[in-house]
Amino acid sequence: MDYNFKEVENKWQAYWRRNKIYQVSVDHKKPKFYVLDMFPYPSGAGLHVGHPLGYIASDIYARYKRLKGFNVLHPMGYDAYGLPAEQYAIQTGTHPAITTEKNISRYREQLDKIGFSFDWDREVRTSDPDYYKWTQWTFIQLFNSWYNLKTNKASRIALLKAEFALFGNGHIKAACSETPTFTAEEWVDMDERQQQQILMNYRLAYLADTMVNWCPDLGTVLANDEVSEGLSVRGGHRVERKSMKQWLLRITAYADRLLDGLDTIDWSESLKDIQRNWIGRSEGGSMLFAVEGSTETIEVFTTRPDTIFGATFMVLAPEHERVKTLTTSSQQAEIDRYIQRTKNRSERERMAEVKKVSGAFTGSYAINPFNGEKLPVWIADYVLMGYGTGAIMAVPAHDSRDFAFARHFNLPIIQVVSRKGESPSDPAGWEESYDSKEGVLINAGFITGLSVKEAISKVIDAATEKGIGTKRINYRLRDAIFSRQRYWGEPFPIYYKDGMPYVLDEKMLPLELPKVDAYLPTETGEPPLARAINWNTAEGYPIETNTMPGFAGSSGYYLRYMDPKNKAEYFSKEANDYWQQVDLYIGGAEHATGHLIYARFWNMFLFDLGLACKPEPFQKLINQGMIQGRSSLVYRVNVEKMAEYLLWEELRDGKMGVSFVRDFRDGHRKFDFFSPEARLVIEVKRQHSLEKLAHPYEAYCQKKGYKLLLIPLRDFIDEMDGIRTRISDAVKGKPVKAFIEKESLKSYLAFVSKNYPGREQFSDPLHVDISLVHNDILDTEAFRQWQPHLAEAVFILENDKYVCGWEVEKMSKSKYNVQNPDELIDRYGADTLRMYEMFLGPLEQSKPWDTQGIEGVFRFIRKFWRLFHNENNELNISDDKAGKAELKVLHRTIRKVEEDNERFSFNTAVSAFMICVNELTDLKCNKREVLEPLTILLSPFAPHLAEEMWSLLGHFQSVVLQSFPAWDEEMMTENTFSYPVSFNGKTRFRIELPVGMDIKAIEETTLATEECKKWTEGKQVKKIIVVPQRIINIVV
RNA sequence: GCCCGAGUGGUGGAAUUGGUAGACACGAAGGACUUAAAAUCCUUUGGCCAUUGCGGUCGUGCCGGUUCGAGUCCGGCCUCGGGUACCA
Repeated sequence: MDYNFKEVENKWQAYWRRNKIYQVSVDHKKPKFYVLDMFPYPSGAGLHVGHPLGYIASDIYARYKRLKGFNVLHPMGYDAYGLPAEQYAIQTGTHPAITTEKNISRYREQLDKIGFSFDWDREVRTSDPDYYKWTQWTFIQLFNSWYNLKTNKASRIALLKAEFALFGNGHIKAACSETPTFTAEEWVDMDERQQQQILMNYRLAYLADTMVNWCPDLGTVLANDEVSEGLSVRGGHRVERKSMKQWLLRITAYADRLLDGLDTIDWSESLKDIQRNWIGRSEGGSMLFAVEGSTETIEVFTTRPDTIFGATFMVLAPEHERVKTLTTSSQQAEIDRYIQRTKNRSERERMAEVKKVSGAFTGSYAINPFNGEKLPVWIADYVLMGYGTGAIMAVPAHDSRDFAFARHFNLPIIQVVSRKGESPSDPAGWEESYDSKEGVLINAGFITGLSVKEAISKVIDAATEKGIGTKRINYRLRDAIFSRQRYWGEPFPIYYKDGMPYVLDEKMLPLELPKVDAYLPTETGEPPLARAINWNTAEGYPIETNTMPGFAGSSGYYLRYMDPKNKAEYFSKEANDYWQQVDLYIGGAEHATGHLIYARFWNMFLFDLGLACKPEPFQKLINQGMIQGRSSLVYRVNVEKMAEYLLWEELRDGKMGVSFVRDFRDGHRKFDFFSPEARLVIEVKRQHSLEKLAHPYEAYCQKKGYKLLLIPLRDFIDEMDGIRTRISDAVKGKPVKAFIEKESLKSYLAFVSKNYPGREQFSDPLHVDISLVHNDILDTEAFRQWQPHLAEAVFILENDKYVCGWEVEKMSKSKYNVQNPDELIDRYGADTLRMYEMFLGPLEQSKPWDTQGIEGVFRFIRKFWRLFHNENNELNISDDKAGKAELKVLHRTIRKVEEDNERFSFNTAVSAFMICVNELTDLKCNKREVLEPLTILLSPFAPHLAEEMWSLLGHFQSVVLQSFPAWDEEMMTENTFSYPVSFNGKTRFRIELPVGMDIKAIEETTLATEECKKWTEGKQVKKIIVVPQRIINIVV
């Protein structure tokens, strides 16, 4: 054994822990750098190789920054609340805290083995009262705040109350729910309860009746980002729309700032796009339509006011409150039927029927304010109550949904926009609506001839003047539902007095999660906390029984890491001023519309309060790609099919010298194969069937004068050559026994190697555990022992090997393709795992996990070790001065690795190390002058090996505490450059020229060479392009 | 449907600003060392043609363009992956 990674890795992990090497504290002498991984949820399954990918990258970067002289904050903790532990509690009665604790220790054990540089003294857990105290505290601040649109930031509710008492709410501009205007007198006259109800409309954390995503199977509501395609993201349970009283966070108040903030942060464009789409800002106008024969009006939101002359009908959402009053008696039955139908559909059904056009006519007509046209008012569920005003003016000519609706119900279509140079056409002949983003208005009254852009503002201006419309901005983003009907989450610091919610005094925090006798809802359908005994304040007021959602605790955890032990504050001003914000955040893109929006909102709110010093929490963010599984496949043989296939391959096209037919009928008998020339019958069956058939068949064939061969199926597996010999002998007329008594094969469970001819014809793929397969070769013995029914399996090999097929798919237990890092660490060590995960490819790209290449990294690690040792594995380091070639290798590597680290290109950095060690090995370099800086350089990637080598080099201080070596341009400069010479862009030969040579001289020297003459022969040189130290291109 | 991202050898990938396509690694084939195995080392390895050597030719999903020169830029298309979905 040359390099004993097990011993070395254990030794240094213990050393780091004992000496708290990774502990950091505020140090104003050094610049700070904050590297953070996304908060993991410790699931029962533990880590698979996909999880640590991001952790390894951030760890390398954190270690690199440390060597570069930064004071690096690199903490880790756990998002410990979560559904799986609670579901387990419901099933087994085990308290989720116990399950969570167990999972965390398993996680920690796995993390420790990989050699991360986390400062574990800063660990936080969302379920720890010392931590969730501050989650609850922040909720109180949200409750006590409102959003002032004049200052564009959050402000205290107390100030708002003072304003109300002095001036009423008329002049207040707030992000709030719909609230009637009142005067100061009216405010003062209101009783406590009425005042509280008004204030609720303003609070950033507020209680309201809302349509929620109710998941009956999980017994709780879910946020929009926890639902995908009408199913819960976790577990895939069905979700219904239901109206319930819920806590909400007024995140919509921050929509614009969340959008604008994206321009100030260094995230991938695709991630920013996802957030932009999710926030979904659209500018347009709102417009009031009068209703014929009524004083009522309908307000619509539109992004295209310019198309108002093309509006031919209106559509309201079925839940729209005006539907009742607008429906005429003759239409009542139809409207009722439609509303009933849409109500009973689940979210998923509704989505599945998107393509189906449906709706009902109310009987009323609205009036187009610009041309007085009557517009029939319909209801349809393609208009959503939750967006805009829940009503639209339908412009079928220029909107695909309106178009489909108009076609279905035979409503008129009028074109009002035409692209430049195109003449309008008859909409009756259209197959789809006309795209009108660019163009000129036609048939459009006072805006005819204007461009779309001009017309939009002209119509808004005209509507404003008439007092029937305004410019308006709408967002797709909804307020975040913050209640969960669950046990395992933060309790709300809320109690109820006269049915109105009040916050607990901050001194009462943390409000600890109570004990309950079961983790299920009560019989009356209340959340599990309703089971808690004495869940009241000291005064006897009942405490809120909902708990907070998963994103509550993870929205501000990165701030707590700055000052995790603080008893008096969320975090101290000093700590926040120093650490400021996360400089590098690494995690998966799946959090784009959840955690990453909520955390930004949370942080902006704390910024408004003056607590966080930066508005954005995560300055730079990298999404590591997903690691997909690489499944291995074996091919189970259908033996009958295989035998017929293989035999036919032998017999067809006269290969045996005579022709055969398949499925030959002779009277009422049928034989598998028959050769009329050789008068030979061949029958293929299982051994025991042949035993029964042997006598009657032999008798029959004797009578007919046929020769007979009965071939058992097992021969196709182990006696293929024997079959060939028997048939060819029979064809040649040699005497061959029709039937040979044999022991029957017990199992017909056969597996055929991937490249066996005809395999596709007679086998089916089957997943096999990847631990039984190495480099696509199946360990057949291990396979037999894998599952009891495989014990008798037989294999059809190629080149004495069983080659498996493979497929890239999601890593999952059922596909037997989950790679657990512990196994790899056991076999190759943590340093190899770390480097291999990086070597796999660019950090942000998704890639399949495949252990095939890991040997290469393992070899590199041992090769690095051998640089320091002689053939007898004795330490052998020279103090001689390094030669020019050696220094060149070193300095080139330093530069490359530094550049690659800076741009997070760790895969190419690993390559650079390999090239370096290959070259130094060739140079037989064992000079301290080279190996010392190289060891530091390598330490972020392979910290254990580096630490060991560093101590073998005679140092007593950890390599972690050293400085990153500097590279020297001069060490790398060459005097000559080998130019590729190309003709019309095709490289033909190379020429070695001095670096400083001027272009003229280069041209002349090149043209004078023999090789050049060969290529220019008979042609005229038109032009020569010389790019110094790059290429020479000759145009002929 | 819409919005992103990606297509390079048998495989993972490299080519950072338009300048030698295939670095590095795996796998495969052949060889050395060894009683043998492991480990290690050496040679070959994009396709086709030629092969005694020199070499020739095509080639970065497809079609076209810009350029002395395109994996890289532009236009059109195809395939795969991610996000989102009656958002007016």
